Amino acid sequence: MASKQGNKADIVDVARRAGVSISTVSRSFNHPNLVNLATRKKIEKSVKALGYIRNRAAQAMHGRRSGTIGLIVPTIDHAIFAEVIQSFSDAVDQAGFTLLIASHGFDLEREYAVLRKFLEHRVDGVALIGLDHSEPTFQLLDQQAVPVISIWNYEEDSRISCVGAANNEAGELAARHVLDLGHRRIALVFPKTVGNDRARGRLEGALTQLRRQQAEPPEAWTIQAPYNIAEAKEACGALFDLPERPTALLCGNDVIAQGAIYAAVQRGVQVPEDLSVLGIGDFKGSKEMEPPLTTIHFPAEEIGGLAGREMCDLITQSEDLKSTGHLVRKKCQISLAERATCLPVRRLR
Amino acid sequence: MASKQGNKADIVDVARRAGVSISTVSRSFNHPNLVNLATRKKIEKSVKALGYIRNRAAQAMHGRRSGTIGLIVPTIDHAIFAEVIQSFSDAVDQAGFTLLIASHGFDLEREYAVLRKFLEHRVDGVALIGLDHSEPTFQLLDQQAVPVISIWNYEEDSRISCVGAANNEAGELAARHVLDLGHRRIALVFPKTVGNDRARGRLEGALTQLRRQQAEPPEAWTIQAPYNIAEAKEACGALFDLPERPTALLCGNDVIAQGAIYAAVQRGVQVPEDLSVLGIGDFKGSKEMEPPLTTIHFPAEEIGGLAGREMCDLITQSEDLKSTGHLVRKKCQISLAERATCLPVRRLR
DNA sequence: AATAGTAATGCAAACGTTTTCATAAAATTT
DNA sequence: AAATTTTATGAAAACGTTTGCATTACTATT
Repeated sequence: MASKQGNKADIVDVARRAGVSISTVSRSFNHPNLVNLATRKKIEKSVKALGYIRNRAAQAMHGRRSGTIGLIVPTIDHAIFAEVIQSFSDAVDQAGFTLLIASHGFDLEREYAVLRKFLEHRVDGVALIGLDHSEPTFQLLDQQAVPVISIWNYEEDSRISCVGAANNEAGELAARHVLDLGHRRIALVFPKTVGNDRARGRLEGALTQLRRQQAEPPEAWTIQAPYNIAEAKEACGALFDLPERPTALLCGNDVIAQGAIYAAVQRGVQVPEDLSVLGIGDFKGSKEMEPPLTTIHFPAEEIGGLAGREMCDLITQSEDLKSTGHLVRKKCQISLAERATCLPVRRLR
Repeated sequence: MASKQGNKADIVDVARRAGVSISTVSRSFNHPNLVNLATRKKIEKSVKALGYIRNRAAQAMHGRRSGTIGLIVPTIDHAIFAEVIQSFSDAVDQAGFTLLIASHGFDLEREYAVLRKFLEHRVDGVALIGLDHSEPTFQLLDQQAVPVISIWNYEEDSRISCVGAANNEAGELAARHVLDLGHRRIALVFPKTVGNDRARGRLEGALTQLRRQQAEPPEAWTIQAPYNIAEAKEACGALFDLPERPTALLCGNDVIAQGAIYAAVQRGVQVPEDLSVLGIGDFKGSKEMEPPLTTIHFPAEEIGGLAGREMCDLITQSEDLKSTGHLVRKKCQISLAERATCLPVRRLR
């Protein structure tokens, strides 16, 4: 009955029903103070009656912002990313933006493709995880001059704005802790570092610190494990079966640490009495494990929230055409979460 | 130099540079077979040179689809939602859609607000978690006639299309298993059920089955615990301190089960020797716990993937204006994952 | 060689908004 | 009471595309 067929209501329909022009209707949404209260009421009534919903796509065409922010992550299904995504989402939501999310499964070519797709949708800004991206990605970002921010990693010479923690510091802090506890026979269990700047930074930091104190582990004691409790357990099991056992295990992340502890339990190696285990990341649940995991805490929620707010700021600024070019970098503090899986080294048997 | 100032390239710019009309450019994107190969090449070159990126917003204005799907979840930061989101995302991605995600923090009014926002962006379809939604939400969905699908729960008389598992069946299956093992003194630990149809379904299913076999737990043995290991641990601790202890614990989800096990360990109660613990959900990590958790497996990945594909189908169909009105419902099979936390009941001491 | 098809292109009218400019009416000042 | 300012509105031109229709230039068909 109202308007054309089953089709949705138009701003024209709203205007007609309210007996005003479309300009007035549009104004009543965007600059309500410019339109008479009575008229506004009429329009409102018409909107309600017609079930009218504004069309952002049409708005976006006027050089106005689309009101969307694109977030590209390696995967959503990771304790740590999920947390950061959630807080980022909350932050941009609060500022009225809508979030587009896509994952690339750790494939930088797919990341590039997703970025293009997002740009087609004219996102007002783009957020990426980490600082490892393909050259075409950087170039596209640059060329399109879209506000961009990297989440999770901090680097003082980053190519794009970033909000995050310094992974190498995390590695250093971790190494320092076990060294402080008197350990010298320290093994390293880390994920693959290619295309994973987080793991790389942590490993480098740890190694730097260990070398500094002449405690670099032998070849056989630096092993690789995937991000996966079961496989980590297996990888660590092999380590424990070696003739000589380390007194401390420094793990690249809490998942690996968890696997390591299980592997130890399985072999009757007591944690922390016989073996200290240190994680990095402080994943949800690490605190509640038995025994609670000693680890390096990353303030995921803080990082996500800060990044979200920073992203919104970047967008608003870029509209004002102010500050072009200069990057913003925020370093979030990591900290040692001392719990129950590390003990001072025991006298050698 | 090229075109106007720092502004981004236009389809007009592309056309001018390629020496053709904008219609031809547009056609070369949308119906390449209608334009001469040589012309297409020229256009392609022009696109590259100008760094042109198509504007979906402008396309969307032509009644074309926006190419976006909106997914509204209670929270992203949940092992189980993260998994389902990931597989849903992968599925719609594969079909070329872009995903909008928002979370409402279990607040159905915010859910409604997010839905409105998504509709403003003219999403081609909407996916919701669960079947509990506010009346305005249902009405809006109905009125706007937007393809919609509910993920995670299956109900044969659902008000909207759904892809998921039957929570009451999960509860029943769980109860049946502990009963089959000979347990009769069974305690229930569940999350709050208001506004949480998942928990409600499971609890009802479990109770039904227990009653059916005259094993309904006493008041004191059906307790509430939040979705949180630490608090669940505490809640269960209180249960264990009661004079009489159950022989089996049926938990509303794996997080609670994990907390329960920790609470037991803390008190020297052996799982599964002294106490069987059964979870529901089969979260990532449940398999790798020590001891591995016996639980009801929910095929999260399957549900998400199926829902994603179904969503895309719904959108394509609705465009063909075919099948209006009829809902699609898909039930995904749950199953018992027998691991190490349940044993046949021991003779009473 | 005339005719009918087909292929390739351009013109111009949509699409649903916002916004600039012009105008009319009302309120304020002189 | 005239002149000025303010307030409220409408007409029409954008915005960046797609697409129906018209036109031109070929390619087959007779």
